[in-house]
Amino acid sequence: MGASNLSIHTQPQIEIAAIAKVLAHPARVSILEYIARQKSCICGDIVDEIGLSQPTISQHLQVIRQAGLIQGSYEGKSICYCLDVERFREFQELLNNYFTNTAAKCC
Amino acid sequence: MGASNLSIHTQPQIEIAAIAKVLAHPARVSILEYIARQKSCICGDIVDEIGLSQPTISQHLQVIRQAGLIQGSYEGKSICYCLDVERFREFQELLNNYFTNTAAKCC
DNA sequence: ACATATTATCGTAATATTGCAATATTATTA
DNA sequence: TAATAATATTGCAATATTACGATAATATGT
Repeated sequence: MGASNLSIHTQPQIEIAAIAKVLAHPARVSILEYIARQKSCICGDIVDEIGLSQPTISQHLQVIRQAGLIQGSYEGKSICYCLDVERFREFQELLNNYFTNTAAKCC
Repeated sequence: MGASNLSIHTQPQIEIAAIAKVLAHPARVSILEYIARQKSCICGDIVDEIGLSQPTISQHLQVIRQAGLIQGSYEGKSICYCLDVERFREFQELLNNYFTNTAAKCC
């Protein structure tokens, strides 16, 4: 098949995996860092910065956006993307809790 | 192409993505939880627990093992997998630092 | 050493991800 | 409203991931 059978996993496990997946590509790690560093920035800049084509960056941005980590709004003729710090911290906390709770149960 | 061009990303970015990738599937999230919970356990048990075939579990275990998160040794006729807590904590810290440092630079 | 139980590997199929060129869409501004 | 600049979407190709049946490899215990 190849399709993962999600029904056999718990909701928290699926959520952790979904969060991890957003960070599971260097380009997205890089994009998030860049957006945070610039406070806010436009997509064209990201293309110059990361070294991937505009459609590819746009695709990665969509993954990040759908995860709720960034929000975009028009600023002049460009779209200004900004990190949703609250959601970002939520990701951090959920992952951190997973690690802590899992390790706590171990030997 | 489809192949990701790693040369355009920094080593830390690649490392974060690699770490996240291990957790980017519910089965691996689940397996890690289970191994930690059982202190140590055998693969057959995992197959019963997760609900995937033995080869599939073995494949996921390989990903986790290659990341250094678990170590296996024969115990009777089974292999006893154990969480490498130190490495696990290292993963936690690296991800945590990524989040903290990134958010710190933001608005 | 041999039989056994357990785990790893191989082969294969289906799906997902990644990447870019070409094109469409969108909001702004004249 | 039309032209413009910027981003999103589409279409397609290549690679990666996931899954499982069949088989090979491994260590144990007799």
